[in-house]
Amino acid sequence: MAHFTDQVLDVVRKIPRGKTMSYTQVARLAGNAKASRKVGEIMSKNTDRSMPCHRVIYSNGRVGEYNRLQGEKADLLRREGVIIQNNHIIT
DNA sequence: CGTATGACGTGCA
DNA sequence: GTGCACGCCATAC
Repeated sequence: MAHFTDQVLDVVRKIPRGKTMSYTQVARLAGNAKASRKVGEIMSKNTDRSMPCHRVIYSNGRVGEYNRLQGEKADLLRREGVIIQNNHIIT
């Protein structure tokens, strides 16, 4: 497995419940701050349930996309204690 | 090795 | 705040 991809998966897996990280943050911890786009692609192809990909959001505060569960993303985050309004994270 | 691609990011109108 | 164009980078072919 590619080093970068492996790192990204590992980082996302470690995101604590009730917390969120931007694609950029994840990419940076994975070793490439500019590979935010790659993070998204990896998430889209990921199918692991232990992968809280719904905790990964845009750097601008928007929740972003979520193929498998679509609108569920914001709902899941809200369930974990994250305040969301109109698809927007309130920190 | 060159081209195409995508759950992003930033800048500008 | 919204919409559009261009840039970035690892992967797939």
